[in-house]
Amino acid sequence: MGQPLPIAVTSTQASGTYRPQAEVCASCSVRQFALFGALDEAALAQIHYRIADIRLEPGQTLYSAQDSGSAVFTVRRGVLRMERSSESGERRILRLAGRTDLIGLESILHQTYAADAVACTEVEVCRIPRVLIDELSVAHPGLTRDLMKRWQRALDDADEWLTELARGPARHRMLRLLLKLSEYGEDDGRLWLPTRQEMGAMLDMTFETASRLVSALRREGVLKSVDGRQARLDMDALMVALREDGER
Amino acid sequence: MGQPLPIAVTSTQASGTYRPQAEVCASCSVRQFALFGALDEAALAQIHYRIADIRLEPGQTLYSAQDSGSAVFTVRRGVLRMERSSESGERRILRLAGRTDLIGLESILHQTYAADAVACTEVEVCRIPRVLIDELSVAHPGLTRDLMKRWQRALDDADEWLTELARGPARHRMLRLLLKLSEYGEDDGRLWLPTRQEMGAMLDMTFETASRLVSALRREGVLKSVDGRQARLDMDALMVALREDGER
DNA sequence: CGAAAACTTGATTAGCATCAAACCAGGTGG
DNA sequence: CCACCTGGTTTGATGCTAATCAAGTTTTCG
Repeated sequence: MGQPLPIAVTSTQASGTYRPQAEVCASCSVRQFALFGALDEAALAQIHYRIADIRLEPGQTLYSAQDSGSAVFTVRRGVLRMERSSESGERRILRLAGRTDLIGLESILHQTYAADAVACTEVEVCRIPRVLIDELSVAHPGLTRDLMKRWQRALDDADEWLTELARGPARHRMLRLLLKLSEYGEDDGRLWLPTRQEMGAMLDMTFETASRLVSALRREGVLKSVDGRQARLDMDALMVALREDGER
Repeated sequence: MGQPLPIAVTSTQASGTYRPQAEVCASCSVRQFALFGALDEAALAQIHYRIADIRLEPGQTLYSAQDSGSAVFTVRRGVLRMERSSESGERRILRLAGRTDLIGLESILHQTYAADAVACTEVEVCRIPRVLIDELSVAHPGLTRDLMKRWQRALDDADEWLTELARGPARHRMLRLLLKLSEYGEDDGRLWLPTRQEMGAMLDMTFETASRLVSALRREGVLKSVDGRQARLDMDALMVALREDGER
């Protein structure tokens, strides 16, 4: 498993639809949340041709840790996992990135990427070159503050992941994960479920334990109509379950 | 345990020595690593009177999560723990801050602090008001980039903590913690050891388990001359031990 | 000196990893 | 079309690891 398609990124330009990028940007569904939300139409018109949209299939790698990247990415659709290998070689998923998230910030500082970014679902992202950020930040001083807020948001996510998903009994971690996944769900209540392997890498447990827990929660009615990768979540039941195990 | 002294921060101005702040700044031992390393003497002369130095005893709180702080802090001496309560009320230590670290960055964005900052040892920090940062960043454009690097460093720390200290068997986590603590050790090889409670909150284990592991490592010679809160670390033995348990 | 806090150690139990087997879906090629 | 394979999933049996409960010891501090 992992990266069956080594040059996923460049291959994607081919798989995208060929609408003019101007139109894509103007109608972008995440623009008001995205980095350039603050820019006006005129400014946007100047830059859209330098922004590429990229499409990834599940399992494809957007970038790898240690790559000397020269772009940040706005996620327009789907979920990516940010993962990293420990010094002893075990993979660990650090956090997830979804719609409106901006990833690869470290490239702005001319640093190599700190983690792998791998698509968990079908994904669409916008590639924003570093040099474009550099140029824009001269004319639009508010941009640097926006960027700082992005960094802080990433840090908050990391802290939350550590406090909620990396401690306590396995069942409790799984319940917290489901709560987190509900943030990335479709509007119609359908929920993306990671593979059991991915769950294990997120929660530091074996995939067997993850599988057992998912099965148990399905029996309890917290998860409904599970078809492997997708499910429906009973929020009330979830909250009850979370309250019931009052911690170790 | 926790915060026996609720107004630790304000009480500290009294306990500081009363050297003129100009002198304190000019001779500051961490200046070349700190936020204002880039500023010249002249610029420094303009601002030092607005920087307070604060001294904390072990257990004192510098700031608490949700406080609407208006300052960042440079750590000049000692170690602080950044900690946070999970939604179910359990405390978890997210990371440590030591010499040259800059903490409380979120206050620059007019956000409340994201975690408690509590002194683990005797601590000396410089309090840098937010408004000072605002003013300086106009005259010194390089400052904002410095700040971004600080954010990225914090994020890297968080990711490393998650990959190295929050997964695998208890013994392995303890070994990794000792390795991390060696970064905060004195130059003479003496090492600060957290309380067993703190170790537990860092590594997500009970203090009994932490105690057993410390005892075992002392018997194995990885830790020497342990007197509760301080010890000496045999680096070679540590590296051997780390290599030996090749992960679960 | 006495009380409280931190630490250590032991006995028992619960929770999760490990090993192993079977099951299912989707794709491939005969 | 079906036999086959492969990768993900489920479930069971067993053993180890770390939590829990319980003393007992050392250190700290008033």
